[in-house]
Amino acid sequence: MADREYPVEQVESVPEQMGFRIDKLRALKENGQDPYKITTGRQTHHAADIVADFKNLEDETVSVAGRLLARRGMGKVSFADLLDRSGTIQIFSRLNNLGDESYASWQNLDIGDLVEVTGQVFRTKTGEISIRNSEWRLLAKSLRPLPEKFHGLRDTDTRYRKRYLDLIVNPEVRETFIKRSRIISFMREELERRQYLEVETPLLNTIPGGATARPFVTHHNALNLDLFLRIAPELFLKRLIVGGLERVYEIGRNFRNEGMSNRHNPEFTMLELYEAYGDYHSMMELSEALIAGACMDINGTYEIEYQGTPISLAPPWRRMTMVEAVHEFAGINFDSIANDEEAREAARKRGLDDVPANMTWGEALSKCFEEFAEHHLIQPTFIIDYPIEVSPLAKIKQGTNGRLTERFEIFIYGREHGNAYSELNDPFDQARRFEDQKRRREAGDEEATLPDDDFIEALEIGMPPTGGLGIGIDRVVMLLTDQPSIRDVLLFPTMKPLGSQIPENQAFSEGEAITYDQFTTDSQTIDLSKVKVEPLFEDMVDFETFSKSDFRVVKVLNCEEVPKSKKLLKFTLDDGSGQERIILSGIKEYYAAQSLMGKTLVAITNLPERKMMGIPSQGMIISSVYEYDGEENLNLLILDGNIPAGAKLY
RNA sequence: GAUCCGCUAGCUCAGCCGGUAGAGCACCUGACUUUUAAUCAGGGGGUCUGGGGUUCGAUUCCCCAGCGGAUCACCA
Repeated sequence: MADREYPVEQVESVPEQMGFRIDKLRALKENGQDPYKITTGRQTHHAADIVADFKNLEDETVSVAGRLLARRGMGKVSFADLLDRSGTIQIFSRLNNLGDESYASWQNLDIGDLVEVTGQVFRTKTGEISIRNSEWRLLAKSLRPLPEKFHGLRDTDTRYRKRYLDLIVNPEVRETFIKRSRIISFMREELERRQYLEVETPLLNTIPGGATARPFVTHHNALNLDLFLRIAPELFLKRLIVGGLERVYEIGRNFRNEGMSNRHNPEFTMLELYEAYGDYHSMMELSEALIAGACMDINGTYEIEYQGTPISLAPPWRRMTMVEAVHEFAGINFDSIANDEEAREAARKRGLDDVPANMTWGEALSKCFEEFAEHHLIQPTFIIDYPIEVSPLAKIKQGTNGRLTERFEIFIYGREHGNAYSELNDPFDQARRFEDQKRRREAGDEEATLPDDDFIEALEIGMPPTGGLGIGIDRVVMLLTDQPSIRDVLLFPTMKPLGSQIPENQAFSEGEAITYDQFTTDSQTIDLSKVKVEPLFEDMVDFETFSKSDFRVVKVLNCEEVPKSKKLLKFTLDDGSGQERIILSGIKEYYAAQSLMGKTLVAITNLPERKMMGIPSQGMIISSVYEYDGEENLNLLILDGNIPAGAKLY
């Protein structure tokens, strides 16, 4: 990597504060004290442990390592707060203890620097447990100022995009993610206790199934095959039940190509589990054990507050049929409604706007529930017995004339947190329901699932009666950590790229999502009969002339479009010399700038400098060119990434 | 996708009726040997998100765009 003057390109925007820090770093390096050469840090204790165990640690010598967060100078003594993974501890430094030189360099540190400090544990005059600095080392320099210490980092956009800053300056954020990890661990432990087997099923699906949602599409080059990111692991996990594993679960990411909100991220984490010989009743008990148990584990109580609303997660939770819920909150008794027409009439009378003429009893019930009941369900409630129309994978509940299924959803704070069924294991019925989905898809419903014949075949082998449960982990974490948005419980929520980072090849407009992968695959399957190459040159070049051409392997450090130019891409290259090399190349119609980042290419480096669009170009990048079906085709020579920059070509 | 709101120094925010910008923290210089958002004195730092328009003059008014947030719709 080139020895750049400044570590980042936007240095112009913060010349002052970064400049001071870079100067300090340079002085250290010149003094033979390059902090980046240090390979370890000594941590005998962590900040929080020292505070917690002060009785035993008083006057003991400890070593801590972490980031300086605040400094309070008093002249010949100073105080600093050091942050490690456990929290902060105060460092007390005194000229008398450190000596002139060491104290002066300590005073020269900046907020954000990473240091190791060794000293005795003691309590200051004002009572704060501290470490008396007797020896210290700078472990890494921080070149950029941290966000403000008192208000922290508030701007949500920056918090999500630069989570490392958020984690440094907003301690409660670290707390939330530690709790998130703990919640997931707890659920694993609980399922382990119940002899569940953790399994992993494919994220790349040929048929996206198990839920109704629009999938993401991607492409496999070697197989020349479109694949979908999974929308749910359900159909795979049930195959494992058929296979006799009896109790399986998977905690993993699902991908749904739908809207985003404070409760929806395109990729989200689900716990999905299946228990042979169980049903939705056993799933209710398990739901309580998992969610209330996790709450007790991290909060030490079942009584929590979510966004100011008290919620009691103490089991057992209320169980209520959907019919009962609609009766209670909407005043309509669907039990006494005999047919679809009456159901539509009742819904209309109650004030439901969108009542299509073909709406069924079940659809009307479900709609009334969503409209009038759902938001009342603040305390944890199992809503059970869903209409068959909205439950394509659940068993029919006996004694309901085939209108209801054995299904429940968990509602807390008016939001759905989980979904469970007595799983449908009748292959004939399942095949019929797939057919139904197919019809809906042909009618334009993009969310309708594709028929999965192999899954039907698995059911034909025989699946035991099974209870299945899905829990939205992100929502549970939101609830248990009192976070208002799903983005607050995802370390790196999906964000739109900022303007300058949007790759050109993202032609993902409606309907025609051509991925870059497809683009390159297409160019691999060329019809050789349509290829025409230029005749070989007849004129010879003598070896001496040829050997003066300096062909070098270069790495693409950056590649961007030249503004206002139709053809030019601007490459910033590492040619192994330590100096960056700028080369402009007219290949924009063949390659997207973003797709070439990091690639290993060939360039001729000893051509006279030439200005293009006012930018001097220092050489040429080598491509192969041929005619294909009357059109010129071009491929960059892209080499194995293991060839180092600067390697000479003979 | 729709509606509303926001974007000003590294960070958190002021900036009125249009007259080329302020505070606190952070940073730099100095003082200070037990501070707690240390204190005190002095100093530097801005493409007011971008592009148009109105105007003698736009951070301010208007339009368009970008990004973010909230609400709605869909979903978990």
